[in-house]
Amino acid sequence: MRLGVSPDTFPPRGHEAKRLSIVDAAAGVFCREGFAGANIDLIAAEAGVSRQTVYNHHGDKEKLFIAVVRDLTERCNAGIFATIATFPDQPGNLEQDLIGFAVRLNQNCICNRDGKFLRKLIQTEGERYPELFAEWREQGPGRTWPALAARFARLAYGGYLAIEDPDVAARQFLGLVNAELQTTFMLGGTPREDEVVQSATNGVRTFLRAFGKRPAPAGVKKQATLASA
Amino acid sequence: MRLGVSPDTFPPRGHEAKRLSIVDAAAGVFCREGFAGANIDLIAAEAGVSRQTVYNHHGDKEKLFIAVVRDLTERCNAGIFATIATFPDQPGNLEQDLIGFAVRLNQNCICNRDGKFLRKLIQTEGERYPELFAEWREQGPGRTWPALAARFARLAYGGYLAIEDPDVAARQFLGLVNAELQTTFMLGGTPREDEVVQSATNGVRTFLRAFGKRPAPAGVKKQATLASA
DNA sequence: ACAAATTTAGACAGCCTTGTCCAAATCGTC
DNA sequence: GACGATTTGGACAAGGCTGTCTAAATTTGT
Repeated sequence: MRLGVSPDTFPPRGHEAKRLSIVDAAAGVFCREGFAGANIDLIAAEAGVSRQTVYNHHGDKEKLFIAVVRDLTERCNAGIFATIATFPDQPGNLEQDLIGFAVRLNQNCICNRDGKFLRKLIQTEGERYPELFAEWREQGPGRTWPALAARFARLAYGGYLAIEDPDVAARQFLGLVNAELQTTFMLGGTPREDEVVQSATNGVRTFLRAFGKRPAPAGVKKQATLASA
Repeated sequence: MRLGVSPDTFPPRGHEAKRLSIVDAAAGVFCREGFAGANIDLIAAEAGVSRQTVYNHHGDKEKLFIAVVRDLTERCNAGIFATIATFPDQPGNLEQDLIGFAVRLNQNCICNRDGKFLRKLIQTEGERYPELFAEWREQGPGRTWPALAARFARLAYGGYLAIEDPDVAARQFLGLVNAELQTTFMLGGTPREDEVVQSATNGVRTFLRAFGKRPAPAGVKKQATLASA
């Protein structure tokens, strides 16, 4: 094991800074080692903090774990909603716009540090903390998926897509644009950017083969940009 | 011969039977508790065997873990290949046949005990044993995905599908038919049969909207059933 | 039924981990 | 510079786990 704490050696200044540093370090260690294998001494070392400080801030290991999951869920959700806000409601080039959106979603929410950690914690410890992860499920997929579905519904209403069930379309969209990244995700790896772009491109093309309409939507006049929210 | 293995309380008879029983019990415990949290005493108890016998058979915890992964990989692969052998090469009703195939694949290989366990072990411990899981990757996805792609290529060659890249199509097929099961898989759950059927049905419909051709393939005469393997 | 191989239960050492306690050092703020 | 709050590091008890060892019991093959 590397006890030579290279990256986080500078003692964080301030009370709140220490708290954050602890939660951050704990996220990494819990992910690498699992809850049972995680070592409070190691977390303290990686946080640049003494063990006692960890206990001062979080009480015990389980409370620390819960704080980590809450934190990650919150940050990931924020990222996902921010990215959904960039969904192409009035696309210029629908294919390019959807590909760009899919790539942003992957890079900013799924492949980044928080996304990777949260995913792994859910996979590894989800069964042990039913209520905690039920909460994640409600706050996470339970809110983001409908939000995404609403965007697809809007595209359909605007005549850009021919979909019957926006919820199904949203889930299939995600399934398609991630189709080529599954093995990498499984093993906890981070796909290279070109792999993300490749998978998104292939996924969006197939999505549009299934649900796309001709470029000029029939019977629906392009309205002036009134509502944008 | 009472093989009454209901909860796992009856001591298994015979040398090989014990070995299998140990690996089986270990799979369950490793999955529930993770490698670090897994307890040899508990594994022995669930296998209906004394702790010393576990050590006699497998040496130490890490060797036992490796044996578990090897075992699961082997059994899962066998199941996947057996299921791929039921792929509809000469479909009567393409949609129904593909849905049936997707459901079989899910029920026999992904949602069953072995599949669930192997998936979880890869997710949780994959990073800790790079060579072991590299082996899985070669033996698993590295062999099954091309096999599935070959079946899609055959359907395309037979005029049933319009796909350019069979490998991409195979991955997207899997992504689509599992699109609605992702959250359940994440949390380690087992989807109900009707959920599997639902997801497969929606997935196959979208797949065929993207890649399907008219029911009567043009320019390709239906040949007598010669090769079926 | 007998001999060899295997299994069992229990004890045991060695190690690691969590969580607590405390006195000294440090920090932040006035 | 001084004071209160926070942090530090080290010691510590209690408990858990792995892996080994033993002698007795059991199973297996013949």
